[in-house]
Amino acid sequence: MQELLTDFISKYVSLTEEEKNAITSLDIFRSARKGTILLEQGQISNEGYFVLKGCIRTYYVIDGEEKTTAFYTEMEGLTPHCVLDKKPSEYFISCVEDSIMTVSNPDMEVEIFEKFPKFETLCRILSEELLAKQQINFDEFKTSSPEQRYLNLLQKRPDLIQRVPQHQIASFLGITPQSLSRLRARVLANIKG
Amino acid sequence: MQELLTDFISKYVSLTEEEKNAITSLDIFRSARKGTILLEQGQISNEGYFVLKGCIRTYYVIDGEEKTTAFYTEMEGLTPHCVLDKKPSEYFISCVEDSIMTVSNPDMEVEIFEKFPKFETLCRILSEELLAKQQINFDEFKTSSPEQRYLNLLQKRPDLIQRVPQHQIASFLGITPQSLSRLRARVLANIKG
DNA sequence: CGCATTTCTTAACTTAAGGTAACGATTAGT
DNA sequence: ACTAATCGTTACCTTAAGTTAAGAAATGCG
Repeated sequence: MQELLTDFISKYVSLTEEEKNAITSLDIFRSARKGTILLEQGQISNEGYFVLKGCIRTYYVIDGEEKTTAFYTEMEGLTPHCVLDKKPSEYFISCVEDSIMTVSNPDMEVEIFEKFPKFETLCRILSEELLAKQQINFDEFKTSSPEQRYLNLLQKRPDLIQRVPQHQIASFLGITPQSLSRLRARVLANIKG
Repeated sequence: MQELLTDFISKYVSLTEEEKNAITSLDIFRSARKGTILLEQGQISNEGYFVLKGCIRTYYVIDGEEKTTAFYTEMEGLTPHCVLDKKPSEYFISCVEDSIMTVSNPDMEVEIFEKFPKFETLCRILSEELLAKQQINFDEFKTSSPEQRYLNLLQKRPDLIQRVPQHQIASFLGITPQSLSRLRARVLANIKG
């Protein structure tokens, strides 16, 4: 499992054996079963997650309804907003599947960054890249219809549609489950007809 | 103008006189008139921008129509995606108003980060915060209707609605200018009635 | 100042999404 | 294996957004 992580990191910065050991000695690996809630709305936490295997999601509960807004799968990570602003979380985080992830916190990071500045560079680069990608994602969302967004997701993340319940995909696409169901039927009919 | 920048930075990390001088000696300030195009679709650039005064926007041209997806005003910055992936830009960047900004590039950053690691920490923190904020923004977008999004914008960025043409606000809200116009009339009628 | 362009509004029509509800299908738990 | 809960589909009606088009208002420029 550690290897997955060090391999991923090696794509961005080269690691000495010492640095690899520093990582694996941190004891940051955690596994959690499908359905496990990692963070609750209203809760303050300082844990950041990086998914090695499996899938986690963030969701809000609005008028008693779950609204899933993001999925994180292999080699994707998130630092919940509440970790940064130290206020109660607006959203939940839970496991869509049995998952293995790393868990970090700001204190740990400071400590590591002091010993190995390289890791801070890594984190900066990852955040900057993610920010730019995220912006493009958002742009695409704004400039397309629900149907286009669904077709787009089919292309870019076909795995998600397989591994995640459809009503969670629906709110991820910004629509209701019923609309997604209809939309899918429409798309299918158009292909056939 | 330099003071605006150093004051902003000082909110995140404390700066020595030497560091302040390092910044101001970089000669990174640029001003541009309303309508100036800073980056064109298809162009490769390595400039990042940080707005000190004024407003810039990113937009796509889709089927001959401009789709504005983001605005950056005082103390907001962006690194275009093309800077990071070195591929032609998907979007344009232009000035909504006469603007003053700093212009940076990756080489400069590396140089500065080596001399003053503090600045790398600053950039990391800013990116991480921005990423989390951006995600919440996106979440709100997905979980609300166009009307809610408009009302939300009125609350959070009342200045934007004043300083930016309405058809640009419309695509920023993910709708057509006609829809925004109708929606506004509806909202107004509801307040009165 | 007046003409051209851009921007905003309005309206009529079309299309699709939201809301509600009912009913299978699938899944999970005992 | 059976029951309960969750999940997906379908249908009906309502509401609002997209489309197209026209014209009014504001802005920019010579």
